[in-house]
Amino acid sequence: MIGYKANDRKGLVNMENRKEQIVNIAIDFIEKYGFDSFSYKDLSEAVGITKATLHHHFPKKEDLGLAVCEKLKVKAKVVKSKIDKLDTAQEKIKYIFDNLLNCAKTGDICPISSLQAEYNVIPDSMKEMVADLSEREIDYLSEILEEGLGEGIFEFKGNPKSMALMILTSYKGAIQYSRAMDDNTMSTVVEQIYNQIMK
Amino acid sequence: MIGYKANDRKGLVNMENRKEQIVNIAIDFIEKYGFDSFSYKDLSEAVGITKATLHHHFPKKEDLGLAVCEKLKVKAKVVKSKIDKLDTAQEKIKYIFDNLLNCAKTGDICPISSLQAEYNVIPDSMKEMVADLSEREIDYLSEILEEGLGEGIFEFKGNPKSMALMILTSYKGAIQYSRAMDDNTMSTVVEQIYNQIMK
DNA sequence: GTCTATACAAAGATAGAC
DNA sequence: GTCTATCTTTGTATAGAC
Repeated sequence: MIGYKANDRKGLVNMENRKEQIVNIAIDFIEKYGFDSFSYKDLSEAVGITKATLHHHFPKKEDLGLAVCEKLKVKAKVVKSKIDKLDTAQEKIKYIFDNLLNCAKTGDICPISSLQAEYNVIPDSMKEMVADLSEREIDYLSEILEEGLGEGIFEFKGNPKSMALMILTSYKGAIQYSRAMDDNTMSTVVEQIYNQIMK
Repeated sequence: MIGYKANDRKGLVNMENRKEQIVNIAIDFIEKYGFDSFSYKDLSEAVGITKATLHHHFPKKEDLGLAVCEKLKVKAKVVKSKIDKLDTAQEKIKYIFDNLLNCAKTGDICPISSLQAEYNVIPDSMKEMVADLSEREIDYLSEILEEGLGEGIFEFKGNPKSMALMILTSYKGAIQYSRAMDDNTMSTVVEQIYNQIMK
């Protein structure tokens, strides 16, 4: 049983519609507790509607899970398009790292990491989407690293794909570690990663 | 609901006693599904006893969880004492990395990572132990890195503690990623980490 | 779209017999 | 130490009214 009210959530100023609101709060729950560890009862209380109404919008929890994955995909695209507008790999990587550190402030873990951790207990339909999301993250970071090598601002051992993989796994792992460790764990790791790639 | 039989488990040749057997299979479940996602029913079927008997040994699931953490602590000490017997940091790091790659073959995630991911839903008593286990891992790897710097076989940017943090977070994150990605994800990351520290 | 009421299965836990 | 039986609470889900 989890206590959590809709009003706790920041950034829900422009409440689009109920379905979106439900998905957003579900993502919060996944980041905090994991997909398997929150119930429709928890969610209904957080949204401020009944369980029955939740089931009206998302008949099965799997339906909700899929909507969450779709939303994560959209969110990733939004971030990507913002970064694409930046001119240099230098600016791009700065944007990404600032963003990473910012995400970690809440003590919540990345929703994709959370779903990876529960990979063996989520429905197959969700597994596919989690796999897709995971792959896209790596590929995109890899591109930026390659760009930065071309610009001559990065320098590191190994190829961009391997480095992208190491960076993301480290970052995601760090968020989890920092839950059980002191607050500066995240910044230490992000700085250390930064050290590894900068000329 | 999870289907899993006791005989599936390798390495349970010397079944010490029932309590130990239960804890061992519980660790398997945590690695595969997470603490919250397996039930006493699942566990009882895997062990081959009834739920009531499980409750006899571990009245509450929290009791079982604590026993699991204790066991993980013992296991960590056993590995540590093996590594301590090795002469050089070179041998030690090789042992660790071989071990890391080996662990990852099963597709199960590190039990500590699993418990970190569920940090907000496990009992407080378990949180303390998970925090302790997390810290010890980092400190120990940090010592070895420092030793290797002294021997002149390692070379990297940043201090040993930061590097230890980056390595472990990356490794743990990689195990989770590799669930959703192809099989060579793990070896790519481990090799990349290795590249970062070797002279 | 939202509610009340209800069904049904699963999960955690206990009592008491052997 | 193990069992059967039972209890309670929770989780998922549906039916039907407004």
